[in-house]
Amino acid sequence: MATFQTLPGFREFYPDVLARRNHIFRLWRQTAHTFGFAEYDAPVLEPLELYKTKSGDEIEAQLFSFTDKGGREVALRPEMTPTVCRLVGDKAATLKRPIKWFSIAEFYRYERMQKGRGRCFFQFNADIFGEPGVEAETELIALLAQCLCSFGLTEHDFYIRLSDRNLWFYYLEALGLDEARVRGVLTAVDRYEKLGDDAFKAYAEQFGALSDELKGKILAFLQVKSLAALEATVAAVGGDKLAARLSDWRKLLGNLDAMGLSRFVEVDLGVVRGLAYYTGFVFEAFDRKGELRALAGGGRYDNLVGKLGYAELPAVGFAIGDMTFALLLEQRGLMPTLVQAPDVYAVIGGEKERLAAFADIHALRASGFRVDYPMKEIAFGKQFKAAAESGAKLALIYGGDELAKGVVKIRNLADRSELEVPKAQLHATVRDFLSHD
RNA sequence: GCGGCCAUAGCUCAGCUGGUUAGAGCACAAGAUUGUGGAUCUUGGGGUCGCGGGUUCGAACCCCGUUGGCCGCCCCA
Repeated sequence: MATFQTLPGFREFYPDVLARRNHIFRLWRQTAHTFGFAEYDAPVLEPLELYKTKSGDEIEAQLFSFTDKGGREVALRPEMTPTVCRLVGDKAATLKRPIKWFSIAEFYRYERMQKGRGRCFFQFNADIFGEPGVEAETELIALLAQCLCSFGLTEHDFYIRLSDRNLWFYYLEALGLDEARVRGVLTAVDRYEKLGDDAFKAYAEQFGALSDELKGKILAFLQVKSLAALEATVAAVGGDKLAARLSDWRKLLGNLDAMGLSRFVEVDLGVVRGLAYYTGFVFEAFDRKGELRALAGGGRYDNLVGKLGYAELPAVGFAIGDMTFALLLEQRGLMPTLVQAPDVYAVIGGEKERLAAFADIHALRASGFRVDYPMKEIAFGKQFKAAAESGAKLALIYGGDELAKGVVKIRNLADRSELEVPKAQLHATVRDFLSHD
């Protein structure tokens, strides 16, 4: 057999697998609509420069990029954020605020395969543009939680870690660090969970070792796990900026509490989300057991629209990836078994009966019922077996006897009861049965 | 980019220290069965043993390479 392999990291969706994907997308989409978000889509292929401008030249190593026949440097999209910034930036002057948008789209990254990570994947992306206050974060964190809860996940299955890059900035500034050193420390903070003390090695090489006192203050901040602890730590340092920022925290946590979402949200300054375009609150969702990679991540990026050449526009957004999410649902037994079953299955005697059946089959389909029948002439016994296996609720029997009498025999496949109805009443009878079921 | 493990039918696997024509279960299809069910029985289609090379009288098995997969590191927008 000649074989063409699927490219590494790419996925093929056979019907049963696609059914699961569709189920996830359907609930995400439905949830976003209940929050008043509007759906958009955009090109899969973009100018390479779009991603270099946002993330730097090194990003190219992780992209599916090439030169097209017109000599353009292009890349398959690895994320939605720059694209949606362009969409919004182009029309910012005419869009009603706040701009609440979402998309469900496929992305491509040239990376090594791992559990929960492939070279192609889908993300649900939601963003709010034009709202500088914590109302935007409130709305997005609530949407994120609901996107997971819609599937039956609870606070025992996942949680959202909330942090703040501004707060880190103000805190480290107050401790006397300049901007370059602050970035160095944030990189270390990001890695601290994995590497422990080694996370500070890179910083020490660049700027010299931190004093014990300074490091102690950084570690204390990193380990803050509640608003109370945060207030206490900040009070020890003082400063107007920090105090003002704390009131944002109180407001955001108060909003989330009022929505009943406190049980999902944990203050955790250990999250700073690696690369640099985030400018304020950042958050990540994880499974409670800690067995999987992040389910979702997001934060505020007030400078990005401006950086891409448009008028400055505040923004907050997050994304949920489909792979880790599907793993979690399967682990928790929350992935339903989805079968595409017909409503009715026709059992057909011979050629004459088949022609009689076709009229009914097509009419029922035209009214929206799902109808299937065997394409070949096969024994009745086999047809009943096929009818049962198809998952249909009803079998319609077209045999010589029924044809002669001008009736159709309807068999309830669940309780095996049968009744004969005149052909004229078939549609109404099927409709009644299926609507009561 | 780096490391560990793995690769036999559509799926799960067996295949003895290297020895005739590579097996089983499940799944699929046909028949028993020209009017009533997920059963049973019979039969069948399916494999260049991931690919290439080497060792050997002889390789699914041993050696080298390669491709792909799983897991981890780096990265994670």
